[in-house]
Parts: sequence; structure tokens; C-alpha cells
Amino acid sequence: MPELPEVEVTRRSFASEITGAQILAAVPGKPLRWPLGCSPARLVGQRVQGVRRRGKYLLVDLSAGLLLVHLGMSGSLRFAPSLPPAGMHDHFDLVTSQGVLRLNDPRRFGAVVFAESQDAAVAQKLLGGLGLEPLSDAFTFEALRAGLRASRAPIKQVLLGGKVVVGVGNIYASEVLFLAGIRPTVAAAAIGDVRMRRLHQAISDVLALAVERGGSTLRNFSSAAGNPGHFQLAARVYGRAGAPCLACGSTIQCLKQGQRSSFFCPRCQRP
DNA sequence: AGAATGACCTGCTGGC
DNA sequence: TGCCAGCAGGTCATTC
Repeated sequence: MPELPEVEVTRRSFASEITGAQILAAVPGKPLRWPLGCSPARLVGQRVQGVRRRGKYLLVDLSAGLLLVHLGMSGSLRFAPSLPPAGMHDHFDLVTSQGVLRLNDPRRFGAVVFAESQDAAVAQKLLGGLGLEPLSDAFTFEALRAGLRASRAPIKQVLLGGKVVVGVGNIYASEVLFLAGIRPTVAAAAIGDVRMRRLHQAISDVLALAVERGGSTLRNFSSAAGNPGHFQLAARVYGRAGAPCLACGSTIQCLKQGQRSSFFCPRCQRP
């Protein structure tokens, strides 16, 4: 369900409450995308040392290892002192001395994976190929340009791929390309400095604003504390095929790239 | 090696 | 009203 802002808002909503807690039980439900990778008993007794984020993964640091949590397309976390019995789509509970962290994920594209350390093979497989963190100091114009210059694939696909920059999902990919005036089909390597600068700025600004606003992309999004996201970042092009462009009035178009929908304004976004 | 496809799983919407 | 096709926020493995 989440793009980066939702994952970050989720992290902030429970990181401080769970930090320092001792794990009392780990209760898996139906299979998720990947197996936990260890016996639930192995987690018991470990302490939660903090919660970080890398791309769309949450990293729950434990006294002896870490849990990689991914929300997939439809996952969400709750953290509360106690929670009712697991419902139909609750597929993982981490019971701690400070509350229960619960993953609800109807489509089960999400996962909770244990790794002995961040260098462990599982962690490397999942995190090793990830690109720049768009909200970090490392996300400079030069770094983005260097990454994009190396790929001839359409820019929309490159943004979604996560190897150059992480966290830009299907909704924000359309939005930032609109703000930068770039057609989604343009080869990444063909983007000139002017539009590249606008793209860099758009990625930084849009994601930062969305985090600030509490994760506003999703219809059903709510943080782990149960606070609903507002809908303040109205999409300029995403989901608006056939409607007039808010900037020029042209009709917003939709096309399929890699089986995902891309939305763009044919006038504001040049090939 | 990079780039395009398929796969995973469930729920909701829209058209007939 | 009911059924079915198509679509949905992600990303890894497989194929070309």
C-alpha cells in the first residue's frame, strides 16, 4: 500500500513507543511474501533497539539481529498496548513488553523477515541493490543525474525500479514527472539538466511534504497509532485520465508501462 | 548486462 | 441483483 511517505509516517508513529521493549512472543499468521527465516522462539527475549527505514522497508533493530518489515501493496501496521484477537487479514503479531505490533495485509505481498545482521544474505538480497534515499543528504542533483544517465529505459520505469532512487512509487512517479515537465516515456539518460533539476526538486519536495502531512497518498492509510492520513496532496495527474490538466486544461492521458498505469499531461510534459 | 515479462494474493469497481 | 473481468499503493525471479 505504501509509498515512502506512508512507510516513514508509520515508522515515526511507533518507533519511540516500541524502542526498549522486550519481545514476549512472535505470532505468524498466513504466509506472507517471504518466510520469517527463523523460529519465532528466536525472537523471544530480544530487545528492540530502534526502528529505521530504508526505502520502503522498516528495519526493526533487535539486540541480536533485525526484522525487515515490508508493507507490500496493502499492508499496514498497528502498535497498541493491547489488540483484539487477530482478524482475517492480520498475519503477524510481535508481542512486546510495551505493546503489540501487528501487521494487517489483505494481499499478503508484505513480509516480515529476520536477518542476523544487516550484512546477512537475506538483508543484502533485499536491501543491497537499493538506490539513493530521497530524503537524505546523499540525494543530490549530481547523484540523481549520474544514476539516470546510466539508463536508457523510460524514466517512469527507472523511478519505480528503485535502483537509482528509492521510495518513489506508482503514484508519486506520475506526480513528480508532471511537476518536472517530463513525459513518462522519455529515456532516463536523455533528460537534460534543466528538467533533471526540476525532477530532483520535485522528488525531494513532494515526498517531504507528504511525510509532513501524515502520508496522504492512500485512501485507507492510517499510521500505526491509528491516525488517518489526510488527503491534502491532491493528485495533479494520477487517476485523472480524461480530466483537464490543472495547469493548461489539456486532457490527462493514461498509458501502461510495465503493466502499471502512468498518467501525464501531453502538453505540459514533453517527450 | 540491461530490459521486458510473470508471479505472488485478495478485494473492490464497473460493465453487462 | 449477480457475476466476471480488470484493476490496485510493490518487487523479486525468470526470460529474452
